[in-house]
Amino acid sequence: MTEIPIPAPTAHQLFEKLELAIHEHQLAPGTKLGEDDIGDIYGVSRTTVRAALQTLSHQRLVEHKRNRGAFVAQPSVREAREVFEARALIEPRTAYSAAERASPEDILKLQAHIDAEHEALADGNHGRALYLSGQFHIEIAKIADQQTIETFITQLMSRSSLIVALYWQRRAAMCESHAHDALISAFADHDGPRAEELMKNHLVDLVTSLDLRNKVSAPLSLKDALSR
Amino acid sequence: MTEIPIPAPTAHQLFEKLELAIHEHQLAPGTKLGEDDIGDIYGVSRTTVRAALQTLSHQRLVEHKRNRGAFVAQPSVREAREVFEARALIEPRTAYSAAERASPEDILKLQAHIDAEHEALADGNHGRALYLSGQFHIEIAKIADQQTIETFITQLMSRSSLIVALYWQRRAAMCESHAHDALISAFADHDGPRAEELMKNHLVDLVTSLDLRNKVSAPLSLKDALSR
DNA sequence: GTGCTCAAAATTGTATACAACTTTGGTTAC
DNA sequence: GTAACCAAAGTTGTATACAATTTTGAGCAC
Repeated sequence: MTEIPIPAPTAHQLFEKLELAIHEHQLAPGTKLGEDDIGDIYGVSRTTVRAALQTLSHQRLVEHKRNRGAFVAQPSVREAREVFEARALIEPRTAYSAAERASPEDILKLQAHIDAEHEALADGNHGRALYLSGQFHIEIAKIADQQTIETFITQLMSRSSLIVALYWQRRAAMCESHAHDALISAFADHDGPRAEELMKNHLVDLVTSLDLRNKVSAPLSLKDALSR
Repeated sequence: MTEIPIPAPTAHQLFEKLELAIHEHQLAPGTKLGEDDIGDIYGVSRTTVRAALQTLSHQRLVEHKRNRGAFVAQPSVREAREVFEARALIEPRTAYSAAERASPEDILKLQAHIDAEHEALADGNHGRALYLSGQFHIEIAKIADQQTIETFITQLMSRSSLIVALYWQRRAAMCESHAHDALISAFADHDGPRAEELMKNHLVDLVTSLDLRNKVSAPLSLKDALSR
């Protein structure tokens, strides 16, 4: 059997791999991300790993503990509340703008997102379904054509993904909701006020489905988590 | 004359130096930030410079042009509009919360900020006055006790600083306004609605004092800008 | 068994070296 | 005079090396 050399990922590609692994809950909050360990797994030097980890750290997906190393971030209960308060402040208005601007192509794109989400669910890939449902919110910001707001929402979705991993007790609940379908309908009607209200309620539903008392995370070792 | 060796800055210290230099308009938008140049000036290696530039890049204070190098960011007119739209979405509500929560110590802190701002103005240090007036907005987010929102506002202030450098035709105008004094008064009265309204108007005033038609920047060379 | 000491291991931060890729400017052919 | 081409310089991205700091753990005293 001939070994086909896998090209080493660039720093940015490594960042994207790790980001996705965190978003899809392959890497649980609290998992240690040793620079040497990651370098060995992906065949890159610590320089490359450090660049990727720094980017993840800026996005607050990983936390650096002084002289202990990098870990997948574990948002506190307080941070969890703040993230959803911020989303409640920003996203309804964004949905309003998106509803006013949405083109037929935009609607189709959103629908495709939902379809992919359902497909992942059918495959039992809950992590991916969760990731896609987050992307749905980012797509809305794109439709609103507000790049600055979009970067904020992207950051909030990243944090939300970690929060869900830590505090979500009943994972099935979210995906069963048809809040996203209702939003699409409002977009199709260009009904800004309705989209705003739907988004507001959707976020309230999300918060109330969290249990901010208990953490339910179970950090795995790095290589166990990445070898699937 | 004995040379006293200046300790080389750490990557994070270098980042802070450059961040401040940009915020205070020592480094104009468009200034090229060569890795070797900065390394020579501060006596550090490219590794350290790259780490600092990556952080600045993530904050969108610098832009990396492919194989051309790093430059102090030049927000486009579109970005300028978006930044102030985002501020209009976030800051009034934050001011409302801050007014409800402000303690007497908070008020004193804000007052001290304004005093320092006036002092800088009296010294003719417009760059520093502008920086301090930005910090005032961040202090409000701190009082509102919303760390997530605070990071967003911090990012928006960074961008605003660049926008002011590029599009502000009459620099004196802002600093003469007493909008910040009025806000403090509303905070002292714990008058949330008034604070929200004042902030809203303050932001409108800021936008209208911009001239989004012309860029008024004049990038200097790096070492000229930093040797003052 | 508990607590202290010290050495070994681990980890970070930074410097240096090097290869690949662009851009640039000058030279040459036409 | 113009266009193509090639070489040189500049720049980036990554690997490796090394010093400094901190954690860890084993051994020992009590």
